[in-house]
Amino acid sequence: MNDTEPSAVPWLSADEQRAWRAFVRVHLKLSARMAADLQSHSGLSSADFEVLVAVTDVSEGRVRFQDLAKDLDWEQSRLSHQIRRMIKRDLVAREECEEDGRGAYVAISEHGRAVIEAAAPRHVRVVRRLVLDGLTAEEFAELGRLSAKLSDQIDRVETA
Amino acid sequence: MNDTEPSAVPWLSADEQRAWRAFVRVHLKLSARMAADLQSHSGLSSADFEVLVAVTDVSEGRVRFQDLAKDLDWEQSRLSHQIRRMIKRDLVAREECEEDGRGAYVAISEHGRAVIEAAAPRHVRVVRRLVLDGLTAEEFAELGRLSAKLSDQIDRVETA
DNA sequence: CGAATATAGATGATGTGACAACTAGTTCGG
DNA sequence: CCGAACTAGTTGTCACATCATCTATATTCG
Repeated sequence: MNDTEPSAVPWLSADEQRAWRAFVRVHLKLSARMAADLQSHSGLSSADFEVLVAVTDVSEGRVRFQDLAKDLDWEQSRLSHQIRRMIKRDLVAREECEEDGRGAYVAISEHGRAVIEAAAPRHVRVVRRLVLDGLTAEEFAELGRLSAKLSDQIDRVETA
Repeated sequence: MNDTEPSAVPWLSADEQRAWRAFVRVHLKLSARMAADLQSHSGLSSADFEVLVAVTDVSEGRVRFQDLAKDLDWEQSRLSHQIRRMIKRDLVAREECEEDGRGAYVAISEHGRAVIEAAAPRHVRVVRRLVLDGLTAEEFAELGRLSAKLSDQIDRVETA
């Protein structure tokens, strides 16, 4: 496994590989756990939850598709499919846009607001138990800092 | 962000929230980027890639479904569907199991081996450019350490 | 042995996500 | 104002994930 040839691309060292795998794994585990908890206790998928949070985040209680897609960093078509499904469950409603005939708003429904308000406290509790309680405040801050740095790096680098 | 209704939902402190969001976001970005790169340059999905890596990782070039599912931490049915699709594309083959009439092996195909060997170097390059190059060695090691610690925490905590 | 039970894996239904093609409304250059 | 280019959002298709259910073989135990 000691491939010290001067090839164009050095493989990862054992330590690097361990770190990389741990990094990948923790996200998979975490998102699986949180999604399962959310689903079983609130009947919401992670996607549902994200949408509801984003829509309730604005005071008007409704957002243009465009803006919502940008907030969530989702493709428009994904959002469109997602909203269609959420409308069927009366979590949000679609409202026509007066200023632009092409446009539309996604608006929180009464039921949707009730659901997200019921779900949020538990969600926070789960985040605390799974993540914050496992690290010191300094470690968690450092994790955030490294994540942000990495995020910038990813935005900066072209891979095409 | 506008906070017209602050009290209904106990959220995280502003710093905690920033860290948490950065942590979640970086995973989403990273997996999206890597999946897109893999797909466009090798014609493989992340799932395909994982399977091929796992199968070529063993010297025999074939693994029992059970063991593979365990390695990948996948549900059996997910693996079954995935392998069916991969067989259709001649990336792997199914081999009967002599010792256990119920069992089966997933075996790497010639074509599958060629594909994964062609894909791997670029994959490593992308990991380096997106992740390793953005952090110092110490930072990366710390990220790995924190990830592992978090992973343990997640395994330890019940959320049911 | 032979019935109950456990195990390996497959399958069908359903919901989700990415991508490309599409429709309809808007803007802009002439 | 008219048509070309642009923009907002929708839709179809296929890959993927989960769940419940199903088949066939193995094992266990009376």
